[in-house]
Amino acid sequence: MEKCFTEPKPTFFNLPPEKQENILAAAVAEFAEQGYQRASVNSIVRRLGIAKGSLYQYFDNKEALFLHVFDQFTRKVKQQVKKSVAESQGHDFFLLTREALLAGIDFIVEYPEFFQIYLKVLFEQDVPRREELVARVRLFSLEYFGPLCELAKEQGMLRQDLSCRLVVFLLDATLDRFLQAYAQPYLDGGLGLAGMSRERLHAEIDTVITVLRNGLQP
Amino acid sequence: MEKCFTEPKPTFFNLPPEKQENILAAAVAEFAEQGYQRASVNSIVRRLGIAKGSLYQYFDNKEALFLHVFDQFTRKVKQQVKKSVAESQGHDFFLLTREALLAGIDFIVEYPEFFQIYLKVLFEQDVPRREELVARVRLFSLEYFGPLCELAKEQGMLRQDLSCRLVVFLLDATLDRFLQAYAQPYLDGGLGLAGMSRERLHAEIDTVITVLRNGLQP
DNA sequence: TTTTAAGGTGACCACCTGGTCACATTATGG
DNA sequence: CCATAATGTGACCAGGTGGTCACCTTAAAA
Repeated sequence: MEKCFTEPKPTFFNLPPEKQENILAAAVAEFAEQGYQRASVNSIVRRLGIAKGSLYQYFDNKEALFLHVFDQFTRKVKQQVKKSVAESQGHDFFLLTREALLAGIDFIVEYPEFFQIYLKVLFEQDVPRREELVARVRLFSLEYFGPLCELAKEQGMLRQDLSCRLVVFLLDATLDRFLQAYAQPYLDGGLGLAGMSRERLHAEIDTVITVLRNGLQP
Repeated sequence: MEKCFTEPKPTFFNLPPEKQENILAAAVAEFAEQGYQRASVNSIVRRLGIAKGSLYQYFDNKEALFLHVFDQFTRKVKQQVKKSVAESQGHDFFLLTREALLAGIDFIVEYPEFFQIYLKVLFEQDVPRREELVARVRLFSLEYFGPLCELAKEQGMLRQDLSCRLVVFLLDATLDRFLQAYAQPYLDGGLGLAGMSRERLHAEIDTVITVLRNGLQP
């Protein structure tokens, strides 16, 4: 049985919480700006003003530090999903989709660096356990929309000739791109989502949802 | 006026065409696998079995080599777009969209490494002139769909309350994600586009186009 | 106060990077 | 056959990387 290097060393948890948070913040900032490969341990300790040896007393290596950061990210996602689900009881399928999109926007606003890290992981390679990490996040989407979609189909809210897999794919594609465009302005093809007022943004979202509704309903 | 380092040195074009192609191929492979930053000049010359000094006689630096590679990519894209436009005279808006999607699939099949490079450029930073390069490619999409969309709207094929920018955004999002899922299987959420037979793939495409049609038509 | 353990440090290591340059090799043309 | 120019070469450079470890400081226990 090999050692796994996934978790911080015990010394990390002995640190006063404020210091733990500082370290996490510095690592998050570095990984968000540089991605995994280009992120530099030297740069992280420089940000923190601590010695490199110290950091290696908290984490076995760069990979363990990164995995810890990503763990915190998925924790936040889980939280947000739970909150969103709780708040939107009783909505129909497309209103739920709308809520999911809004929740995504909120997440980006609140944790822009985590979202940057996620985007980098999506398209970088040689990120340790990339597929597992990506899957871990996407699962939220699949697990959320999958059953909802089955239900919606039974209730006749979706065209019967559309497979649920395709519906989920289309929803996921649209929502994901919307969020990516929001976070990376050069992806939005002149739509200007990033600089938009909250009201205009909501209006655009409503239009998108309407298009989806018309496209997917019987 | 600074020097620009964009083009290969004249020595490169003095090389026998076969050698030029070898060099290009090695560079393409390396950039496709590693992205810009992680791509290693050492690795490229190792692939080629030539001395590093030689490569630096053909190109001023890594950046110039990369820009040359990307130039070749945009040339191919331009070609493909032209071909696709020529072949699909007389189709309506949504059939043209279908053609564009098929053309994209063909491109990925024919030049998978170029597409990988493009995806990497999209999400890597500190790629030299990234925004310019991305814009250069996306312009094809905007210039292609923009006017088409205006026309379709005048002809009453699109809901009047949808702005052309939003329509282009939605088309672009769906098509782009479809292509990304095709090239990067872990993005397709279990749809399994990558391993699909050409017929099943076309069937999925037709379904997607139908959804778009229902969503966007009056 | 002394002993012992934990936490903190930064010089150092091997390795890799993009880029250079004095030199060797080859081709050209007089 | 020689002179000249063009092409090819790889040891070398400065600078960066992730990671180590003998040493120092601090704090708690005895």
